Amino acid sequence: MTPEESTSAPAVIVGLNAVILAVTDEHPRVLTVSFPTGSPIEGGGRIEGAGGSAVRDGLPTGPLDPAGDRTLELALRRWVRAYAGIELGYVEQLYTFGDRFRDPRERSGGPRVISVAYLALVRESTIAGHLKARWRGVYEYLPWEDWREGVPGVLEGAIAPVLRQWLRGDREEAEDRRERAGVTFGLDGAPWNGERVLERYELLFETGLVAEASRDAGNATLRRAIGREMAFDHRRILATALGRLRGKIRYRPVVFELVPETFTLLQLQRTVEALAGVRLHKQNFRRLVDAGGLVEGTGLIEPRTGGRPAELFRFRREVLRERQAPGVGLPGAFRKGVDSSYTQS
Amino acid sequence: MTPEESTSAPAVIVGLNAVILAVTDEHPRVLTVSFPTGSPIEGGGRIEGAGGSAVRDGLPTGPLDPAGDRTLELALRRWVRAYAGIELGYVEQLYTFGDRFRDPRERSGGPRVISVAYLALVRESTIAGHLKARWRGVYEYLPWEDWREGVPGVLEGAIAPVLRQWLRGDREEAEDRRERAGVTFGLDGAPWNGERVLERYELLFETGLVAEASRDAGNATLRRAIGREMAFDHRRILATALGRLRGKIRYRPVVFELVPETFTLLQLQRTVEALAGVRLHKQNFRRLVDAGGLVEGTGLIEPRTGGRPAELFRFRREVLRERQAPGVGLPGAFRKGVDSSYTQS
DNA sequence: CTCAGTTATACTCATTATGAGTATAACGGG
DNA sequence: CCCGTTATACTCATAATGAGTATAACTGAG
Repeated sequence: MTPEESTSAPAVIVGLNAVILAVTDEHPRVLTVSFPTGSPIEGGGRIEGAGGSAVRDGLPTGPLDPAGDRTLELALRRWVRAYAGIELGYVEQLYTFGDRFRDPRERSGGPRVISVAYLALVRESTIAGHLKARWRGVYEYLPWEDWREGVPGVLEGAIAPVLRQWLRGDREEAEDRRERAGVTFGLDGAPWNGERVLERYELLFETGLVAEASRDAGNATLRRAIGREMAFDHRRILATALGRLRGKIRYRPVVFELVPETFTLLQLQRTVEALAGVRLHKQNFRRLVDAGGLVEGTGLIEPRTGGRPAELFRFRREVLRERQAPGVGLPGAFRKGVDSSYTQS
Repeated sequence: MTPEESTSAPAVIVGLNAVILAVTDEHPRVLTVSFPTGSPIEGGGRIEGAGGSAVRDGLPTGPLDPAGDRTLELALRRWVRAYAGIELGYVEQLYTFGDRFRDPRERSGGPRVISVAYLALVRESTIAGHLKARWRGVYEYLPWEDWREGVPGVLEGAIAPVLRQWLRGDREEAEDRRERAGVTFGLDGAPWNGERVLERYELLFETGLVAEASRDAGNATLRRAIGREMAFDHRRILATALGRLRGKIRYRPVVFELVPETFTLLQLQRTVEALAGVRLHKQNFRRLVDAGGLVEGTGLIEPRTGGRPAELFRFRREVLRERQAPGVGLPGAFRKGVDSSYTQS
């Protein structure tokens, strides 16, 4: 009854998934590879990339060498270095995905596949197309998460109507569904919480609004395929990563993993906005990071701003010792939560 | 190079670990089982408990049934129900531990053991000794984490001196070490951050201040065994759990998983204090949860308080829809961090 | 019955953080 | 030299936090 006993265990395979993120041109990007969609063998996608005709995007996936790799994280760094030529900096374990049939070949007798997913952040400059791996916009996959230009069209147009119908669909669970829709999507005047990315994706999955839902036999029929599809459960993993990063940015100085050594404050702000998916108040952002001790001026000037030249700043490491939770404080730190009125029905 | 390919994989075993926490008598408790320490086969501890002579505490550990269990979490719930008779309520995945040799039998050819650890919270009332499982105080294992009665003696007495020596031990890394000691233990006037439980445990491990350090061949000699030892890397898992819970309590109403349906505000406060390891300001705590909409009065009175009778409150679910991050806000929410002057050398 | 000890609960006040502006500076391009 | 654009310095109202003061309502000792 313990792993220490069951030496003659059934087939389980442990894999590693990497969500490698960068921000370029004010867009968050994720490193993807292509997986052939040939059935019944669905997967196969190696990091070297596409094979046959129909392909599907997916996350780089690698093995654990049980005999060689000292730790899971080192295993990840090893094969990302070997196959994508990227030396990862910031790496953090995300979540372990182990649902049955997450690899469709399990249905036809394949082994159970457990995947330990990691989040890695790389700098703009590291972005160099390599082999068959390709950078893609995170919001291509999760378009309802980008509020920088206002309420995402797909939210009002496609998601909200279906959710409202779903609310009324079940008499008994009506209250639970109302609460869930409110909390995750801010329906009915509840606040939109940028961090609940995973919960939103899962609700869309359940209500048949993402293509992945139709691949799962038992699930409701597909109403609409919102956002770009991914192989396996990789979009779920991506959603987990974005949600985690949005949360972390508030209380840990992780943004600095994504910008160059020195940067203007607007560059930094745009990077945060890209991840958070919302626009920030410029003067307050400056006050937060400058007076808050997160950055320090270098005295150097970046002249090509399109307007008045800006000072270049750098991350101030000492803040780690000075403050408990140094982060950039997204809107909503006020307890009362903003009113997202897009759904006031 | 992907899990999808390596069907003929080497031996990897996936286990599940449960950190089951409750708070009784104002002390956080963890459910433990006994593992025999017989070498060279170190482990073996089943949930039914102790075997031979020398035993070591550990966390309940169970298997994943690759063919039967639909999800990892359901697998966990299943065997905790089956072997400990506890029906888990709140469950959350913690972290996946996969370092080589975390099961010492790997050194003698045993399979690589990957453990997915979960955090579960149960109510006071659920605590009923069952089989050989036993509740133990969390701070027996991590005594430096409890600041409710002031600075823990072991910090000033045993830890700080060794850390100061460690600081000076290496010329080249001096600055890194200073930063690390400051951030994790609040040395030299840096603030103490209650959430960095894991980082503290790992620093103690590296400096040879916990018994587990001496079990690892390559590590420094044991200077002192602070806190109660655990089997395998279970104390590291426990530290992960406490740190995660302390963080979560700030922005999610998880405390309510640990108290009865109705409770007095002091009961609630003591529960939070037990987890956070610090004392809170009573009037402000009341304001936070009451005016903050986290709780609502029931009108009922609890007469046996030892003083004036208190009103019984209940969790107010609606807060989930109203606020973005409903939590109890531990001290240090102020950005400037408190000054922990215990180490002003 | 009174008083000390204990817990509950209502308020006050200073400080800090946040959200939203106003005002001015400094560049490039017509 | 005027305009659009970005940078940067301040102001102001409101909310959240930290630390008290002041009462209220019980128990038990004497």
